[in-house]
Amino acid sequence: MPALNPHISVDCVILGFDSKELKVLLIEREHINGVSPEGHKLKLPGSLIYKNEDLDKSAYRTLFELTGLRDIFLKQFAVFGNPNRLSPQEDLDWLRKTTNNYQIDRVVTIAYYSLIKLTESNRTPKTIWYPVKNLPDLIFDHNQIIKKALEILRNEIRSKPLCFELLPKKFTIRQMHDVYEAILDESFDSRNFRKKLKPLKFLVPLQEKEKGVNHKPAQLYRFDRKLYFKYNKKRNGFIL
Amino acid sequence: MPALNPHISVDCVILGFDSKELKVLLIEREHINGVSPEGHKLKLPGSLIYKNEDLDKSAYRTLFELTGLRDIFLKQFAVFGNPNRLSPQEDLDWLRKTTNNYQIDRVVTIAYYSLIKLTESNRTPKTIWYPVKNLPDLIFDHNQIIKKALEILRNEIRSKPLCFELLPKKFTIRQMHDVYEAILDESFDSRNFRKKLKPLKFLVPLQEKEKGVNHKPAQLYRFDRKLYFKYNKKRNGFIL
DNA sequence: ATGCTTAATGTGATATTTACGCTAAGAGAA
DNA sequence: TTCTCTTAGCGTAAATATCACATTAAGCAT
Repeated sequence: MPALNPHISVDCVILGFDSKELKVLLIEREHINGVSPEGHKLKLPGSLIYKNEDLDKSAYRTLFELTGLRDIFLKQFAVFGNPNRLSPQEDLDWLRKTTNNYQIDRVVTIAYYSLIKLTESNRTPKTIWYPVKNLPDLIFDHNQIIKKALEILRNEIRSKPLCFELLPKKFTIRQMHDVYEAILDESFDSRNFRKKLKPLKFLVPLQEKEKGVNHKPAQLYRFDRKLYFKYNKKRNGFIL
Repeated sequence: MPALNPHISVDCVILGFDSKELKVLLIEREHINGVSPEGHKLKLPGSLIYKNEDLDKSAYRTLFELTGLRDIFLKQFAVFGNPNRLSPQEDLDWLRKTTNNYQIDRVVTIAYYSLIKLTESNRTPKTIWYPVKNLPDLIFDHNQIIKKALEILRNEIRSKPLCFELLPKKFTIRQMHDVYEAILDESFDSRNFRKKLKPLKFLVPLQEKEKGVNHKPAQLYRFDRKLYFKYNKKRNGFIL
């Protein structure tokens, strides 16, 4: 195993949508190196980077090692570098134990976020999915990191094609509608919502309809990433 | 002098507006510790942080030490952590010389930007103000850092009250107009521009007009930060 | 007074937003 | 079959915002 850089870490805020509400991926701090901690606190998946590791790579690696998740996009969104962020003392003690060859004084963490759809395959044994409303007290400044991630997500999703990360390949307008309402915590008139989507050429209707519902089946669409980039070069986005 | 953290640095992209065009603050790399370099490359003001220093504090300190500038807002906007960013070798050699007690392998830098009005008092002996169009080759990945800063600035200035950082306390609509045209590199119809500003209650007209111009003097306004936050809580911004 | 320059308001055509009403299509119950 | 329930999906009218352009106003210089 390569040497760790004792000053820099990555943390991942993985937000999952189970077609109802937004949840965040947490893990138990026990899970690092099997060292048993004093409490039962939860934390974001994250860890120190290796000495010569690219930051993005480190985030992907860490996420995979701690949760088994891979092939999801991760976006760097902020840095947390307050010299006192590794508090309370109890949390710092735990960190020192789990990395006992290194002298840990202060760690600057690069935070990443991602959005995924919550399916059975995401619910690996190590993962705990917690609704973002009413989170428990997490280790270090992880509550604050999640808060910031949500702020940024809510801004970005209005003008960037993030919602398609949360939807199946084939989706209905209704599903898009639900995604926006859940994330922005705001309600939209479904008729006007549809009207806004009408002109978006990158929403391609399929020759296929919803099945197995006890009401009028909805048209299925797919997101065409190429068309998106073609039509959205300038102002870089649509606005909801 | 406190010990440096050899893994983490801050860099500041200070953008200055001289009522005509946008310039960026550069310094000569000679200026650190008086070590003379092989070339004459320019760089952004920035340096390694101290072991136990807050990141934001470090950015303010560095900027002051290298340029004499203080009391300007600085905003963290990105992190650059590619393991190869300290290239070419010549640049890395220079860095090692200027910090000769430390083993420098790879440095993650936290980048900050700011916007100020370019006045005589900003033009200290150490500062070089370079138009952002057509920059020379800078040290390390500093060209890339500036590019990213501009991208983010152009996005943010549309919906956040950044332009007031560039304007005097008392300003005219015309001056605001010029700021937006210079930064976004786009022209706006002055009549429609005014119309957009009309409903903004945080632009407070003063009992005072422009003086000493050989044409109709314009109304002076001030920016009321309190009113801004009061009326812009929700969607957090106006859109230009 | 005359002209020069920029300030500031106005107007009408066109597009977008908003708040609704209404019909359509399928499933399941009676 | 027909009725009912549920969500899909289209339409319409009023209010708002956008865009391209014209005109008048206020000061200085001559």
